[in-house]
Amino acid sequence: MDAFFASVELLRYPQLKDLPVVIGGSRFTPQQEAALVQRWGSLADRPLAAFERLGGYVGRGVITTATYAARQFGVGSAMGLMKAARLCPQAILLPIDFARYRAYSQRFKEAILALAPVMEDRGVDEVYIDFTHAPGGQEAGGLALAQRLQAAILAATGLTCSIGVAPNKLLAKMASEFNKPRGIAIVWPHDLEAKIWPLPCRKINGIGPKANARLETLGITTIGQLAAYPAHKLVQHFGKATGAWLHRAAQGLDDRPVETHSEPVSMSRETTFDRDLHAVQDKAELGATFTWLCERVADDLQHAGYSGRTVGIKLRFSDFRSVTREMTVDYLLQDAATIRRLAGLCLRRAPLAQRIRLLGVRVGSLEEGAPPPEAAGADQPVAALRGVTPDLFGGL
DNA sequence: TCTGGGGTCCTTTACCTG
DNA sequence: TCTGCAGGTAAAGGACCC
Repeated sequence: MDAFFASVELLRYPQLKDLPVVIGGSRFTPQQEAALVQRWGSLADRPLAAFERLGGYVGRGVITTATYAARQFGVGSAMGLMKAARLCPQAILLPIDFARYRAYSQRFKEAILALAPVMEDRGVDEVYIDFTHAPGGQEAGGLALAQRLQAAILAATGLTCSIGVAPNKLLAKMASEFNKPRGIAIVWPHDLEAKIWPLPCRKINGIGPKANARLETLGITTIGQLAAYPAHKLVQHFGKATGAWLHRAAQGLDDRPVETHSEPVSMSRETTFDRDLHAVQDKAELGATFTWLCERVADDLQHAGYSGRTVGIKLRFSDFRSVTREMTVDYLLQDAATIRRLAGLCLRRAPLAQRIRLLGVRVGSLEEGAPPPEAAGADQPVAALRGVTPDLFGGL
């Protein structure tokens, strides 16, 4: 036994557990928020009854999470709020409060690090931990340490979590689901046949709806069936890398180490408009948002201390199809003006006949640190193209 | 009737070069 | 000069996760 996986459910709001509550949608607009703060002092002080009912909701958000009382009506994560409003109009809609989740997340991780320092960050509410050298990590198959962790997390956050302990990350992640929301599950290598193979393939972290559908066409629905399927046929259907990975995953094999450190690869900002915008008729609004997104990405880069050499854009159209365009330059950048200029060039190569639902800006090929000073004026690849056509969305 | 935002990673395709 | 091929790389798309 040398790895284990812990998961904390996003803000459980213990006092809400019997009420149909969904959390999601976009944050309030600054104006709405200002009005509410004026009325209640702070959003956190607002009585529950004062929050919106989901019924009649008009907007484009999706549900981030829902209480079990709300799930009984068929609403759940990733569902559109409009649809949820029809299924459960009486549900209470709470806005997302990222600042608060981040604060809890930090306390959660600090509590773990104090007991088990080899930890991999997997987002706000999940981590992998290497039990090998942590005190108590080998006692009773890891049970001793798992119990200590749960107690420490509860003390630090008031939140419960479920923990899976297994020989590797793949199995530990599956084990963590066995006793939700607050249990501990230990999976031994010899448990593979009895506990893992009967599960649907979807339970493997990395098999999503598409891969699952393709497996089903091969008559494979459980992990056991996947394990029994000839490896060379999986390679035929899914390619060399994926085929081999599927085969190994079904045998419960995974040798990825717990990564305690990771460097960001890209930073991006994107936004979905309240209504689909037209490149010509809504040029002003698009241009302003485009520039704003570039400024946000530049801010993010500067605050995190990174610069990059690839700039890209993303468009999603009214029919939900999306396209991306990107370009790589031979110098590092992190300022809004350069990002805006390069993103504008990408935009020229994108089709703009259809109405636009979403606009995004991304900077990739990141390196730590600010660009060297002489790079500030480095715009050779851009200079050649500058002035060819007026920039789309204006505002250059 | 719909489908957020911020990421990572993999596969496919297009293009360049020898 | 044309064609085929192989390898490398950048761009585009898409699957997946939290």
